[in-house]
Amino acid sequence: MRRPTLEAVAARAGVSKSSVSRVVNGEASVTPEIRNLVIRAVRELGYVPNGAARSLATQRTDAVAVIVSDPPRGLVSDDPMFSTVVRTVSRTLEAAGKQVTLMLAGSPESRVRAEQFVAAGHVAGVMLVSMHGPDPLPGALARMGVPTVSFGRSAAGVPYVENDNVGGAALAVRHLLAQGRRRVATITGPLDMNCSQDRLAGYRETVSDHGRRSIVALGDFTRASGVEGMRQLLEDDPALDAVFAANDLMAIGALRALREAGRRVPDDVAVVGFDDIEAALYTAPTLTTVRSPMGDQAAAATTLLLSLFDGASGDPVILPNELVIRESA
Amino acid sequence: MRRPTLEAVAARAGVSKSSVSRVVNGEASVTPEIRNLVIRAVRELGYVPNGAARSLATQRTDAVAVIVSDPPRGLVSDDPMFSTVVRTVSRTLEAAGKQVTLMLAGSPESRVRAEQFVAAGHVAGVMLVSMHGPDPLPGALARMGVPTVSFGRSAAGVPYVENDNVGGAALAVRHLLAQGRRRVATITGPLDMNCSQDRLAGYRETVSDHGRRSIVALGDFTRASGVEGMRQLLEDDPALDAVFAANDLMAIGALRALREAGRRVPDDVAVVGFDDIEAALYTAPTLTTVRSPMGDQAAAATTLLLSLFDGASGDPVILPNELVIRESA
DNA sequence: CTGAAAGCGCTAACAT
DNA sequence: ATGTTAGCGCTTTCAG
Repeated sequence: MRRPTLEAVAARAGVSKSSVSRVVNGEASVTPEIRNLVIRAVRELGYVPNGAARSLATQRTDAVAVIVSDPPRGLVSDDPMFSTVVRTVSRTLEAAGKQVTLMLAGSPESRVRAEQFVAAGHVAGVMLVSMHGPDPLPGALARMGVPTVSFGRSAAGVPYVENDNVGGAALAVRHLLAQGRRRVATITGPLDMNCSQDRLAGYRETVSDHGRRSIVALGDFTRASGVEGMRQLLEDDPALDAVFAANDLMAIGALRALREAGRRVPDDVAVVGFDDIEAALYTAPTLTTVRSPMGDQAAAATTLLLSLFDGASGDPVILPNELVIRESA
Repeated sequence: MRRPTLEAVAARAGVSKSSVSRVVNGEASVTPEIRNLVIRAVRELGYVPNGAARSLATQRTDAVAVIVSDPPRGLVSDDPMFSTVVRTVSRTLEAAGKQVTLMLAGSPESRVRAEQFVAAGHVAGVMLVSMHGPDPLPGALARMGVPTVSFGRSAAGVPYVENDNVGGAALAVRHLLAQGRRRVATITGPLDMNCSQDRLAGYRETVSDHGRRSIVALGDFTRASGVEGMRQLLEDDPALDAVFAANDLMAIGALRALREAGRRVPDDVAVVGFDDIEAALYTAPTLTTVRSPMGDQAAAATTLLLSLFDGASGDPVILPNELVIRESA
């Protein structure tokens, strides 16, 4: 009841194990005659090489870990980021012949687990989708010497891919200011993430350059926190006339809070988001937002990781953003 | 520069490999003395067992494949289903000490790849997130005898978990009818999915039971198809006063189309969705929907898979739905 | 170009 | 309770 081994194929084909191995691994130096014999035996037996044995013998593996080390925000966390990133990374990695091992490393225990797993030599590299500042994982991975790329800048010296968060925020705020808005507030992401800090920095710089003051509410990138943040802001400064949400999900929450507060958008209060997720196209009114193509970032990150396998240096990649104006709708 | 082996640990501790193996695997029959010796050596050397060698020796593996065999709908597919399901399944599986290997099997080639991978004995079981009818994967997996659970009913005799799609649709339609709506239309999911067919069946039965006729537009579960479908329906029957979208994403699209067509919701046209995704809470007006908790389904599916490992029979699980009314907002 | 043989690191009988 | 030994299935020198 066990699956056929290379040895069985060899016996069947009447050749040596080595020859079978050579054929299976596509080595050139094999007579067409033997090759055919082997191919037939493989087919007849339905032979599939045993990966464990192979990677034990070669000391190599074609597996790559995708470690998502953010704690799930809420139980039914349906963050489009996760979907887009994991999907794109997987697809790209698979196209390069790699197996994807997905690990959720939200809790300390699972982080240890992930670390052990990588330490065990199970994977050839790691794609880290972790953007919390105090995460110990990037450092640990760097120390182990495993090729690693971080999706979003992280503390340790791990190669990363991100978008121009500071510039993107500036884009958003300048747009608001150019419309004649005078009191531009912001709802931030969780401040232990670099991208949140950068977006906040871009906001602050820009408003202050224009002689305006910052009006800030803390959020955590969820829709619910967008609602909360917006309510807070309206309370703090009822006269505000614009808000820059550090991501679209919070912008969607802000829209709801504004609706509930009876403010018209964009007449009374203009709203700009960040990310350009698909959902931003379906709000009423549709959202002006900063496009930071997550799919492109994910693809770039994967490419970077693959280049690391070939001994590349792993220079960070920073993708530009653009403003997508949709207020007309 | 290579990682320490069990043999190195044995040497360091001055005991045999077997003893080290026993300690590492937590077997009871080891003197505390030896155990301590080993534990110290393990720590000093930073030993982590080599998984390939282990699974080669034991003929077992702790990996489980999560195969998502639906083609990504569109490039920036941000389906909340994917996120919720993959996340929940991973978390549950990891909690049970399993490694998750994620495979996207949208194309025929990748499907072959996935099949080979499973055939190679890399995984102890498969969680299939594939709900397209003509998918050959469930059958292939069943034939290979690998413990498999399907998220959503599938063709072959694979154990599955799903929700009561027919009943859920009936719930939605009865709600609409009870409100006095007379022309209740529907936008379906892709009809090569069982759940789409079931929801359509539930819709048809219910409207016909009430002496009304069906008004159907085909969709594919995307927001864009919701917009399209709604436009189509308005064209086909301008007098319709209600629509049941087979999922929330399409309901969101329908809302937009209605807005663009100048119809008021729910005054002119009532809309009911399906799934109760988080986004449904943020539309204007908020959506009445059929709650089919995907997280629960995913958890149940994983539990089912784990029970299969213990020799359980794998009876299908069908979760009930409930109507969530939110029209007041 | 092909085959024989020696491992890769670990587990599991089997002795002791 | 501990150690010895024989593989698990594959790759990879090394002879031939």
